[in-house]
Amino acid sequence: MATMREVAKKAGVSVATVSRVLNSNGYVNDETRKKVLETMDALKYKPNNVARSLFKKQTKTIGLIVPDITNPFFPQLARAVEDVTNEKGYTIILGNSDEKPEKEQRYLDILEQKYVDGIIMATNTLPIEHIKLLDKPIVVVDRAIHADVPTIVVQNRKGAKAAVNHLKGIGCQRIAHIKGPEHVDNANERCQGYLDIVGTEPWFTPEFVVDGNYTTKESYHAAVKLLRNHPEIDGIFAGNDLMATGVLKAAHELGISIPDELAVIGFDGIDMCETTHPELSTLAQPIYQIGEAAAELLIDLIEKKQISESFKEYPVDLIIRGSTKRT
Amino acid sequence: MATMREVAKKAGVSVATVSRVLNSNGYVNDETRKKVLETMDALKYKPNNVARSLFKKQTKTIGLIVPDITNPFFPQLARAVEDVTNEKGYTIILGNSDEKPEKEQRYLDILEQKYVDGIIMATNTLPIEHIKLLDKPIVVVDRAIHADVPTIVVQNRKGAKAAVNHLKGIGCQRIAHIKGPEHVDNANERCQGYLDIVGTEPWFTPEFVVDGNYTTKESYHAAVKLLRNHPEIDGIFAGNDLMATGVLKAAHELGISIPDELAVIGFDGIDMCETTHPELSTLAQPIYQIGEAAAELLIDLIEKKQISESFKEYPVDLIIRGSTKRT
DNA sequence: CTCATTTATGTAACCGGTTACACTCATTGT
DNA sequence: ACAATGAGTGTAACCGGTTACATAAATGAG
Repeated sequence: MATMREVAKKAGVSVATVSRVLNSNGYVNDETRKKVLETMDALKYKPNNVARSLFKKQTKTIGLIVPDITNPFFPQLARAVEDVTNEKGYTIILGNSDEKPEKEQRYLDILEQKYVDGIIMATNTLPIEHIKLLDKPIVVVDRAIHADVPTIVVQNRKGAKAAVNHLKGIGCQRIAHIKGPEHVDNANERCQGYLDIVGTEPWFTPEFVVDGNYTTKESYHAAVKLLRNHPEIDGIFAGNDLMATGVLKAAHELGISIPDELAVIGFDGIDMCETTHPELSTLAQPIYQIGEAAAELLIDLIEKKQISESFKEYPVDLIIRGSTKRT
Repeated sequence: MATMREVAKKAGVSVATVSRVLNSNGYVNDETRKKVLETMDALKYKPNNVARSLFKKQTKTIGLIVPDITNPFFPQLARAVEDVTNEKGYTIILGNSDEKPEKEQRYLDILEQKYVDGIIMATNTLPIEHIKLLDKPIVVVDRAIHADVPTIVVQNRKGAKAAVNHLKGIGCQRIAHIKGPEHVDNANERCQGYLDIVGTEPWFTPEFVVDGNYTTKESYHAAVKLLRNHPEIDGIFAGNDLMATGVLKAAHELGISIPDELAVIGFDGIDMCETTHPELSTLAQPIYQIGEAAAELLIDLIEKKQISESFKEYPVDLIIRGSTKRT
């Protein structure tokens, strides 16, 4: 690969001039500019971004850490982030944390050493101090962790309440909840919303709240057990859509008809909701918008623009489909 | 952020010694090492990877270009790539090409300038010359483009034949095909496999091959039209699973029962197959394995190890589920 | 006791850009 | 006619690491 000095030499100018042509700043005679550009072309010169980054202390790269890109919520988010940042000349480094603090910390360290300009985290198992320690702009998505850290989330509790109220509205008498992981705070918020509505009902028992770990498989097993032990359950609010599909599977296997014997509603609004049968009702998050907002906020932080608000909470949207549509 | 020179100064040694401690090479006295390490700790020193990359001409970063991470095939692939490369200390830069040559080229340029150590491309709309122009290791996945470029693919044609034969085997008399995009060669291969089996049947007509662009939505519309015009169709082989779910949707809407009136089989083996109703039969690719193989091959190329084979073709696995299980 | 190694450390060049500063002309205003 | 300003270009330091080479003390073999 040709370097700037080679171009300079061949064009008979100094490196400063080549740099000026490259960045179109400073004075350069039109003749000279033309000659330099031609030489660059002839040598197939491409600037070395590593060298540039070293001096400028900015890499035009941002880090995106998600729990697991395989979870259908995150590709959409990642896509939004990429679309927005790419437009402004940034590329993204992707990392999966598997919700493990060590992996998260490891990525944070790596990203810091790679001099990324900013970080978007859609996962957080780390104490705030660790986050604050790094002096790079950071935006947290999907899970609020601390007032000091810019955050984009949705109204989990409110959404959960809407979900459960919807189930009640269509006549469910015994509503259970499949809960996400204990250490994920949006899972707790959604559970709280559920409890807000039914926690004081005379029929309520803690047994109606079971763990599904945000995965289809664990939810499926949990749902099978739950529905066997409590055939009276006629409505289930799953903490996310993935778990809701697990419930659908369980019901199907147990010969429980949906939505008549059992109504099911999820949370997130991933595409998959429309491929199940019946289609899955859900509280849809504006996933793409969240990604966009996070990316825009991060870029503003990087470019030190005035930030209007560093905490944004989006509403979620109740979408009624076959799994809760009773005739 | 502290630099090496600061550490050196405070520890009363030269930068060379600090570097030697950092990389554990060369001779360093135990006392000195200890003092340097303590100083690093005290200053919270972290090496600047950009500076290191500039000198070493390697960034421990690889580029991964996919058509669209939102397509469920690719997160699994990306995950495999990340798992393998991460283990060896690499991080990945993710890019979506949307199958557009300009975007692909743009990413290739960016990655070159960012000095990535290698590239995995799961998309290709570019002429081989452009690929060959860049003197970085590259591995192409999912689509073969040229014998000279290391490639990991699956037996598309053979798999397609197996799919269609399976449909015939369960008694389908009129089998149609929803095809992927014209410019994607694995789509053409799968179509070819379909034609191999039924192209010469007396009932065959080119109208039985319709375009679904590898998306659920377009496949859905195409399938509705196809099934309306040709109610005699009793089997559909979709070029990928996403399109197969579109067919399921269409059949559902038209009141066609699956699998009895219409058997449907897809290709890829994405997770979603198990959440549809009935569950989707498919030709499963070993997606994760493919990602692993690509990543391992790329790393071998980067590290200039002896490559045993630079072209690998994996078999696909016929998985029979409800959508083709007739009683 | 001498010479060859091994151990230990420092100096300075280098990677490939960017930019502060200096310098030379050519214009322009007074 | 001369100072001030602007256009055009070059030199060299700098970003923060790595490493070739030089130097010197300690160790060991003969």
